[in-house]
Amino acid sequence: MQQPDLQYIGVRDDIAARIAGSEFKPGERLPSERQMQIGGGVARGTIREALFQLEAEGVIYRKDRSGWYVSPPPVVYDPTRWEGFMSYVEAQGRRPETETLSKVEIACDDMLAQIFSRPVGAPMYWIRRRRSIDGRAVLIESIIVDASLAPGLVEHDLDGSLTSVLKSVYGIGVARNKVDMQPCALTRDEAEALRVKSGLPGLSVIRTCYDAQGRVVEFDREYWRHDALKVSVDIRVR
Amino acid sequence: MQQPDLQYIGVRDDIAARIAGSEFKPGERLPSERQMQIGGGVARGTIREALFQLEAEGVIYRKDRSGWYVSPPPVVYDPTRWEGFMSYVEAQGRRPETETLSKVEIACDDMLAQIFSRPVGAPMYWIRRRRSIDGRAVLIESIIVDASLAPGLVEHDLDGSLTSVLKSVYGIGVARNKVDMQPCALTRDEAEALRVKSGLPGLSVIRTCYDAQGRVVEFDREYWRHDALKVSVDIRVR
DNA sequence: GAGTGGTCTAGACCACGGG
DNA sequence: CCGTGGTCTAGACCACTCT
Repeated sequence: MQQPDLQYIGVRDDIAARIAGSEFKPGERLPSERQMQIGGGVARGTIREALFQLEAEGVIYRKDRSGWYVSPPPVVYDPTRWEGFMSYVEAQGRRPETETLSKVEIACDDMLAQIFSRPVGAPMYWIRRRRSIDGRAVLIESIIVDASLAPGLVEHDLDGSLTSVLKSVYGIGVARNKVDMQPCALTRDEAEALRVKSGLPGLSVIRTCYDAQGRVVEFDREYWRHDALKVSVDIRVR
Repeated sequence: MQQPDLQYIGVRDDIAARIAGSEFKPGERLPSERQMQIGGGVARGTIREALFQLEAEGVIYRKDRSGWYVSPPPVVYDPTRWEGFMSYVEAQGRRPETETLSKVEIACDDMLAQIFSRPVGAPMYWIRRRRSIDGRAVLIESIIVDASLAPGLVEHDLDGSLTSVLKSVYGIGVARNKVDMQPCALTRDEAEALRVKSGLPGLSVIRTCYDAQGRVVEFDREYWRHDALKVSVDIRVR
C-alpha cells in the first residue's frame, strides 16, 4: 500500500522501534535533531516531520528549545466519578501537583450570568491553576465559583482539592456534573502556561458542577496536553 | 508576549479572520497554497505552517491533493446515552451515513478471548464500517460480536443501526457500556479508510457493551477525525 | 495536462535553554 | 557561551485529482 518508501515514515519507525525497545525510556531525552541527521543524507526538515508524527501519536513530546522526550503513560480520567485530580492521579501511582497561578474576585459578565443564573455584576471568584504529574505540567484550568456560595474562598489554600474545600468549609456538595470534551489546539495563553509551543494539539474539558438545589457551584475549563489523558466511562442501566 | 511577529501566526490570523467573516463557509475550498503566496514574499512552507495550525484547531481540513476546506461544526456525542450514531446525528440536523466495508467470521484470538470470556477459536463476527456526516467521512470502526449470541448476524444489512438489529432480531439489549476515549494519531489503515493523510490527529473511542447477564455482546473500536466530535456527559447522583 | 498538495533538500538566522 | 529547537527561504520533483 504505502510503506517506508516515505523517508520520514522510515525515520519515524526507526525512532519508534528504539523507544519500544527501551533504548529510550519515558522522560528521557532523544538525541538532537542535528545528531539524528548524521550518517544518513537526511534533511533536518524530514527528521522534524518524523518527530511531529510521533508527537501526534503521543509517543514523544518537546520541551521548548530543550529537546524531544519520551512521553510517560497517560492517566485515566472518569468523568462520572467525583474524585478530584489529586486523588485519581495518586491512585494510579503517579505524583500529582497543583499550583495556583492566580485567584481574584471578578464581576459576573454576560456569559457567566447565563451559566450561573446570577445577575451581571454579581461577585465571582476566578481561579487559575496549573497541574502536573510527576513534574510535567499536563493541564491548565480556569475555575469560576459563585462568591455568594463560598465567601472568602480565595483566602484558603487552593493547591489541593477545591472540591474538598467547598465540602468541608462551606458544606457544598456536588450533585450533578456536566462534562464536555473536545480535541483542540492549545492557544497562546494555555500554551504559555504549559510551557509548550502554541498550536500543539490538546483536549479541552469543560465542567459545570451543580449542588443539590440545582445551583451552579463551579464552572471549570481545563486544557490538557493531548498525550496526558485517557477518558474512561462505565455506564449501567437497570 | 508573542504576537504576529511570527509570520505564520500572521497568516493564520488572516485566514481565520476571513473564515470568521464568512468569506469562506463550512465545506468551501480555500485558495491554493501557491495562490496564497502571491503578493506577500512568503515561502510556501510558511503558508503550510499556518494551515497546519488551523487544522489542529479543527477550523479547516484537507482533502488529499485536492485542497483545504472549512470544517463543518462537530456533532455532540454522549457516551451515557444508548442512541446510536444514526439517531443522534440526525437529531442534530445532520445527515448520517454508514457503509459496511467488510463483515466476516473470524476465530477468537487471545485478546478477544480475554475480553469476551470465550475460548480461543470460538466464532466471532468482525465488521468494519465507515460513517459519514453530510457526505464527509468522520469515523472508521471495527466491531467484534460474539457469533454464538447472534448467529447469522452478518447476513443482515448492517448499514443502519447495529444496536437495533441486535435488539429486534436477537432480543439482545445492552445493560452496560464501557467507553474509553483517547486522543491519537490516525495510522495507516484508518487514515486510508477515511481518505486522510496518515498521522493526522484523531480520537480513539473504544466501547465494550454488556448484556443484562454481564456477557460482552459487542466490542467496538472507533477512530474519529479530531474535528468531527464533541463529547458531552451529564452525571447526577442522588 | 494543468494544478494541487505531499515530500524533500540545503541552506540561513533567531531566541532561548542550561541535556 | 554553545547547542537546542523554532522559523523561514527558495527552490525541486512526485503522485494524485479533476478544485
